[in-house]
Formats: sequence, C-alpha cells, structure tokens
Amino acid sequence: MINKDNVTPLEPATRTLADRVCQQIVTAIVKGELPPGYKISEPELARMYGISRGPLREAIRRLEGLRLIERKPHIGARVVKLSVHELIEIYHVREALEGMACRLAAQNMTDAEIKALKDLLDHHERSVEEKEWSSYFQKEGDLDFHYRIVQGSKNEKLLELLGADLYHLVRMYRYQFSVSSSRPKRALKEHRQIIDAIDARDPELAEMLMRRHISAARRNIENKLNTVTHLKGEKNG
Amino acid sequence: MINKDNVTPLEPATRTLADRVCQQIVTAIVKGELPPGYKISEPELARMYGISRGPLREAIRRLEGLRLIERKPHIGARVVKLSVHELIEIYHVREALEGMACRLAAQNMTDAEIKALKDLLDHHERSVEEKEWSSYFQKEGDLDFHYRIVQGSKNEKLLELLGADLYHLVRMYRYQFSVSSSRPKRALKEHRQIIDAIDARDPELAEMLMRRHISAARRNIENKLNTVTHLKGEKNG
DNA sequence: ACCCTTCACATTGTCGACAATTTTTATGTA
DNA sequence: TACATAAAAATTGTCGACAATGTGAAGGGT
Repeated sequence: MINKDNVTPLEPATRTLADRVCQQIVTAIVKGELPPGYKISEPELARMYGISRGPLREAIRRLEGLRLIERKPHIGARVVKLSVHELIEIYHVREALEGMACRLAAQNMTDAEIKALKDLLDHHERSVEEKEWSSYFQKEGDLDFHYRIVQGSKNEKLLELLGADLYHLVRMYRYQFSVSSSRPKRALKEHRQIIDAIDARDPELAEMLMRRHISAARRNIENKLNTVTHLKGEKNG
Repeated sequence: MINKDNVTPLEPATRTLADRVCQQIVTAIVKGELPPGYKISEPELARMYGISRGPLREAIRRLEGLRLIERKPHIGARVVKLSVHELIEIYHVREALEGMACRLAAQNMTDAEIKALKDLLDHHERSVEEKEWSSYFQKEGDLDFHYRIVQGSKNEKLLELLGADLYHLVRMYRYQFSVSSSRPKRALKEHRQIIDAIDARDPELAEMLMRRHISAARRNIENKLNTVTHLKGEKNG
C-alpha cells in the first residue's frame, strides 16, 4: 500500500521533525500515496519516516486541523474520505471567498504583481501548447493563479482560510480524479479575462468573472462525476 | 498573571487529556486569562493543568491550527496579538461567508429550526430587558444566532471555517474590549429582520440583510477603536 | 450453526528522562 | 560604564517505556 521509495528520507534541513514530517504527510495525502480512508498507524508511519511517535503525533494533530485526516479518541486516525458532495460545498465556498478576494485584488494588487501574474499566464499558455500541462498546469498551475489573486487581495485572513483549509483538499481531489480535460483552454481564457479586469481596476467585473469562473468549474465537476455516480477510491473502508 | 482558581482542575470526564486541555486553553485565551502576547511556557502550563508535556504539546499544535497561538521553532508559542486591522479583515470575510450562509439558510433551513431561532430571539429580548445581557448576550448570544444560521445553511465546510477558525477570534475580541453598547437593541432588531426574510424563504433579501448587519457591526467597531487609536492589552510584549 | 463471554494482542494515550537550542547571567577588557 | 565573550540555566525538541483502551480470536453454551 505504501511505497517507501516515495518517501523523502528525512532531509536534515531546517525546522523541527514534526513540521517536516507534517509537510511530507500532506504531500503524501494530496498525491494519493496515503489513500482516502487509509488507517494511520502510528508505529508504521513513525518507522517509515524514521522518527519517534512523539513528533508524529504532533504532526497528526496538525493534519487534523488541516482537515486532511479525521481522528477518533482511542481508535485512531484515517485519511479523509472524499465525497462529491463535499467537493461541491468547497466550490460554493470558494465562489464566495475568491469572488471577494478578486474584488479586493482589483483594488489592492500592485502593478508589479499584476504584471507578474500576466507573465505567469503566458507561461501557462506555452505549457498548454507544449502539452506538458497535464503534469503541471492541471495539478498546480491553476491553483497558482488563484493563490496569487488571494495574495493580491491583501487580506491575511482570506489567505489563511483558502490556503490552509481549502486548497489542500482541492489539490487532493485534482490528483485523485483527473478532472478537467477540455476545461484547461477555456479556463486559461477566463483567467485572462479576470486579470484584465483587475488590471482595469474594475472590482465589480473582476468579482463577477471570478465567481462565474469557479461556478463553471463546479458545474463541470458536477457533470463529470454525477455520471460516474460514485468515486474511484472506495477501498480501505 | 495566571489565576489557578480559574482553571477547572481536570474533570475526569471524557475523551483524551490533550483534547480536554486544548478546550480549556481555548476558553482561557478567549476570556483573556491567557492574555494576548503571553508566552506559553510548556512546563508552567503542564504543571497548571496537571498533565505531562506530551499531551500539552499536542494541544498546542491544535491551538496553532485554530490560529489562537503562534509558534516559532525552538523559541516557543505565544497567544496571538490582537490588532484592529485583523479584526476588520475578519469582519470582511464574515460578510462574504455569512452572507452566503444566510442565502443558503433561506433555502435549506427547516421550519422547526426557524421556529427555534425565533424562540431564541424572544429569549434574547427578555434578557436585554432584564439587563442581564451584558454578561450573556453581548458575549455569546449574538454568536449563537449567527452560528445557527450557518448551521441552517447545511454547508459543512462553511460551518467548519466559521466555527473553527473565525468565531473563536471574534469571541476573543469581544471578551477583551467590551465592544457594542448601543448596538445590542439595534442588533436584535436586525436579527429579527433576518429571520423574517429566512422565514419568507427570500434568499436574496436574507443575504443582503446579513451583509448589512455585519457591515454595520464592522463600522461600529471601526469608529469605536479608531478613536482609541490603539488597544488595551499592550502589555506582555 | 449461531451467539455470547473471555482472554490475548495490538494500538493509542501518557509519562519521565535525555539531547539540542535559546536565553540569561557572569566575567573580563577597552 | 559599555560592550563582547563565554559559561550556566532554562526551555524546547526528541525518544523509549509503561498504562489504558479497543480489537479480534478462541472457546464454551444454547
């Protein structure tokens, strides 16, 4: 179930053990190496990452706060189960939150940040043409764009909520079902419209375009996944 | 600095030590018994709550996720510092999130829930008349109302974000500066308007009223605190 | 064959001790 | 007196061991 080769063997870099291992586990969960519903065995993970159970348990408590695992006292922790319903909920919340972020970004983003974001879109466009987006754009590039908009809103709380609690889950879904196929080109076009509205310092238009963008993504997911009826990773109950 | 009498001496109730202590610390922080900027000493707190450092550190990791303390590796954890700017940010986020929640509540709340919420407002009104609201309504009653609306939205993610990440901080602010004085009566009136709109199953109106309600509360805070220029609890740097 | 009880095992929860790092204190020099 | 250096104390990070709880298998009774 778990491939030890995928585990970076504890780079003795910075910070503390619990922090590093926490980040490693986040990545493992997002990429599906620790599949949904998987029972977190403390001895097993501790052995795998070469640390003691103390720091590992601290990491688990942090993962719990990130809503990536669910824990029951005296029973154990499991990787969160994915449900279409929950993903749809997240997209509704993103619509409200990122709509607001986009409006604020049109007011507060610096010209330099706007320029950098346009350059990023150029890079995305080249990636799409070179057909390498399946590995990058589809998984990370899109959230890069959204994350920068939220940063541009200059609202720290907004950044915390979206960055810490929602984007991990979105990335998780994206890695596990490869959603969006005909969307990328369309999404890129919508991204251009959004950054143009921000560049024009038009908050209302920027918010409206972002809400429509996320709403379209949500409907795309609804259509794709309602036909499948239920999900892939139904093992490990 | 810390009054040991305020610490419930470890009720051997349910769950695990770390969970109970975590909840106790949350309350202590919200009520200001652990003041903003206070240095969390692991040995001190462990002795105070009568537990070992192991569970306490897990609790601290959880507190960190709740944004109630900030932690630096090898240095320690401190209770978050309050800033007017941050509080204003939170109210902006609440405007977007609870506006959405209120719209959804008008669609998804059951008749029984609406009835119960109206009863709660009746109770609040009596409390206000009996002048006992300074201890209850001002601190907890208002958030009771808002929390139930969010519950009524039937969106779990929304409930998590507001309940886990924002309301603790709002309660913290409320306990520490006693904001809102002429507001309660006005707020109660606005609450009635909101529940009426929900009862009428009018999502757009409900959202608009909620946004206006939170926006008014935010402006009230801005006016109150901008004149004071800076905050009370500036000790414990 | 089915179900309940009991016992052994595995896992989670908690603790005290040691190692690593930071902060404070003491000391000597300009 | 002021400042830099270095030793000392305190605090955080990590570990291994023990206790408490939950899980599952074996055995006996209906």
